[in-house]
This record gives sequence, C-alpha cells and structure tokens, in this order.
Amino acid sequence: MGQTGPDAGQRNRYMDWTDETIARLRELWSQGLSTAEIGRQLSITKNAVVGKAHRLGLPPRPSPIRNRKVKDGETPSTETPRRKPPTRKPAAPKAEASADLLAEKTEAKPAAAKTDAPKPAPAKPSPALESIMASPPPRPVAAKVDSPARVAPVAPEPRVPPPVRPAPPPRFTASIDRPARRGPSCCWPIGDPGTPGFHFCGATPLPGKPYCAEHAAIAYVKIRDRRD
DNA sequence: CCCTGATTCGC
DNA sequence: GCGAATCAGG
Repeated sequence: MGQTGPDAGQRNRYMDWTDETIARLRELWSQGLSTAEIGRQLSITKNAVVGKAHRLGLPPRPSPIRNRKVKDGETPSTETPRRKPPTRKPAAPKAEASADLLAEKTEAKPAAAKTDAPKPAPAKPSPALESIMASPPPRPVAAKVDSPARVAPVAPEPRVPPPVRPAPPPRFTASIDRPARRGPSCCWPIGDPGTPGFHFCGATPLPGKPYCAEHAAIAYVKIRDRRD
C-alpha cells in the first residue's frame, strides 16, 4: 500500500530552506535589500530572513540600533542589564494562510525592451528593488535611503549629463562570504520574485554598474534632453 | 508612527 | 533549526 512516507512529518510549517532558497536569500542580502523586502519576496517574514541570515553567517549589515551586547565585564554596575522579560506569548499558532502567497503576485516582470517604452524597468517589483535600480552602486553599508516609497523625482541634468555615477564603492573585501568565484554579477531580476523560476541575470556587469551591458541599456533610460 | 535590523526564546 | 515575539534605534 502506498505508505505516506516515513518522513512525512515535516509539514509546511516552516520555510523550505533549500540550497536555492538560501542562495536567493544570500543574493538578496548581498544586494543590500532590507530584511523585510527579502522576506516579502521570499514570502516569509523579516524575522525568518534575519534569523536565517544570521544562522547562515551572513555579514551583518549596519543595524539601526546600538550594540545591545556589551563586552563581558563591561561596567555592569549602574546599568542593569534588562533582559527582556520572557513574557513572550506562550503560544500563538495563528492560522496558516496557504493561498496567501498568490495574493500579491500582481507584480510585473522586467518586460523586454519595448520599442516605445521609455521605462523598461520592471513595473514595480518592489519599492526597495526600485531603489537599487535607481542606484547603481549597491552600497552594502551606509545605505541611506530615506524611504523606498518617498523618492522625490530628481531633477534631470541640464546637459552633458555623464551617465557615470559618482563613487561606486565595491566594498568587496572577500572575507566572510564570496567564496572567490563570485565577482559582481548582473542583478537584473528575471521572472517573478518569489517563484521558483526567478533568478538573476548573473552576467558580468559593466564596471560601476549592477547590470550587464544588455540590461544596463534598458535599465538606464537616457534622460530626455532638456531644452530651454 | 513608520521604518529598520538584532536578539531572545519557545517550539 | 526555525521563526514569532520582542527589543531597540532612527
């Protein structure tokens, strides 16, 4: 008879962290996406993202908060280490929403270069994604983006606008991760973020740009000439 | 208030 | 090992 499987105990309670999902997490994490953003694209919570990221040993990014951890024996006098009380909820097995993942797949994929579409960039995969697209230099640190959804339309250059961005600091020290064979790869999203078929271009990007020549061409639309 | 990530701790 | 809950800063 058909056995249900000896190891069928694993329900869909947790994210299936396969090599692929992990790779995607690392990719997105490396790209400087927010934990919430990564979680959203992976259909998981930011907690899961950050938790897994730490377990994977991914390089911590500039935390908005201070070091909650002090060196051992660090003036533990007046400052009482307020360990947060374990008043955490005893158990909150909220109902799982299964068909909840497909409720937001309204995003559009990077349409091919349209002949008359000045905005070939992905319709709007994500606010954060849009940010990285608008910013060639994916700064792993000091990412000082005000708000992903509050980017004011920058004024176009008057003329002779050099398409070169100032200071693309590739801070790839190659230490924590980046085995070696992992130079900069084109991070143009292909497919729907969150679907198994989703992946990045991976081609060699132009110097100072996150995209390869092909995608950079469609990613960076030439600013319309401003005539007075 | 919103956002962010880090840490903790129950499962 | 996983992730909700919580904490903490901007």
